[in-house]
Amino acid sequence: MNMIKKQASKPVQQDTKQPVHEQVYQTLRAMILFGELAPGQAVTIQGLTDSLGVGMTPVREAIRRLMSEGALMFQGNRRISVPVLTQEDLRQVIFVRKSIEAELARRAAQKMTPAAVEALDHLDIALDLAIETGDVSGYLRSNYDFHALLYAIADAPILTEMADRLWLRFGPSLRVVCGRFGTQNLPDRHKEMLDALRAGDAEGVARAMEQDVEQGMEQMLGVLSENEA
Amino acid sequence: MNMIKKQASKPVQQDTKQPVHEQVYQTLRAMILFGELAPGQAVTIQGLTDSLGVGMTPVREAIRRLMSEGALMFQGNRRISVPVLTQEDLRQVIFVRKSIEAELARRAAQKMTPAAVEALDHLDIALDLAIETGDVSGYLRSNYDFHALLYAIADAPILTEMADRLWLRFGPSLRVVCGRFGTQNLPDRHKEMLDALRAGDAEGVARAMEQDVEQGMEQMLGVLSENEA
DNA sequence: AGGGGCAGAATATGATCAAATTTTTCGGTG
DNA sequence: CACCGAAAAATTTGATCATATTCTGCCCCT
Repeated sequence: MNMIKKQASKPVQQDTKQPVHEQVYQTLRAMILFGELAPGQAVTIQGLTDSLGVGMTPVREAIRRLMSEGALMFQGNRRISVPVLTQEDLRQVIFVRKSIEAELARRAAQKMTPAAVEALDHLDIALDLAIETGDVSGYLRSNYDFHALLYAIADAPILTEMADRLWLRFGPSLRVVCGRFGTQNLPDRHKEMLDALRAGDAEGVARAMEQDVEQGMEQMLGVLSENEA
Repeated sequence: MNMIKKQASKPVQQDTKQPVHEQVYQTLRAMILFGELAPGQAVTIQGLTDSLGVGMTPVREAIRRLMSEGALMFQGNRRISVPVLTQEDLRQVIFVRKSIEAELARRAAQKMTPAAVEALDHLDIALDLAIETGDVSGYLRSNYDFHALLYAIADAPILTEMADRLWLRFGPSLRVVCGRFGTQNLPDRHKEMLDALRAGDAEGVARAMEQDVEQGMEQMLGVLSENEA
């Protein structure tokens, strides 16, 4: 029964113009995406109001939103927790992710600029560094940032939102996988993607992305199958 | 002090076990899906608390949830409204919908039972009736029900949730299209689907679904192009 | 072991404050 | 004298919180 315990040391009070419920949402989202909340971990509204030092209304709104996105799950009796991804769940995620991310990559390729390639390259370098130093948290962040930038370039809000939502679903489990096996064994196809981008080969980018997704996700599947067995 | 009675024009039914915010969500969802709210129409939190006769917290939660699903949109400074789908938006919806619904149909085909085919058949008959009688609302409902039952049979929660979300996006515009051109011109591929289901031809079902989606969506695209031009 | 009470957490409401939009008013100008 | 526009007041709406109420699970007592 491990609940979040953080003293009021984290007053969300960052920026004036952003609503509190938005700040709470962003905070929780990052915690889920980058592994501060493990699969199966329970959260309580009151716990969050206490630890974040805000009223319960904003917390409720943020939690509803995250539940709607599949990042949190309502476990029957008023209990809310981070969902535990089953193999079957992950297979569904893989299917959609391959389809959507490939399309996003394709669109991004068509709108690519030299500056954007440069920026992606920088993110990929940061990612490689995180892998080498075994910085799991940095790896998760950089990897997400790489994809997120590609989404932004693709300029397809609906596709991007759906892709982002999928990250929230497998994020916590990805963290677990990295924690168990380190970052070394998670190769990516970013280099191929960048090459294809520079060559203006949209289909090549899409293919590289599909392989990138497939590779990473299948690896997760493997780990999940161990745990479920 | 407060002797002004609330005048609930549409009181939410006290269906015992369901939380109020859930009831509000379902109510609004249906209103959006089946065309009681038009694209571009604005909603206010206070207006809803008054008309539904509930407090504002549940309304807020329901609205956040719907905004997160793309069914409502935050229009800059304090206005929340049903989004107006652009052609570009719809193209993105089409892409994902073809992919996801085809997969759902494929999975449903593999889990199909005679009873389920029967149920689908009934829904399709109701749909045909709605088309013949020009019952737009009934058409929208039956069409959705047909797909929703297929989702349920497919037993793939994550895919189903994504598909459902897409309905919320194009639902209001679909209503507008039907309102302008009647139900006659909206043919579907449900008969082909049912035939393929009876034949146990999963790929055939998937193909029929993809065509069904494509056909309906392209028709919407055509109407949107008129309106945007 | 089973039932009843107790603690706590979640739901829902109303109140309060702030921001924004709308309305009203007033002054200047054609 | 009518009209336009700007500024200020008023109303509306949204955000947040504190509080009451209900439901759940747990613990203790018989």
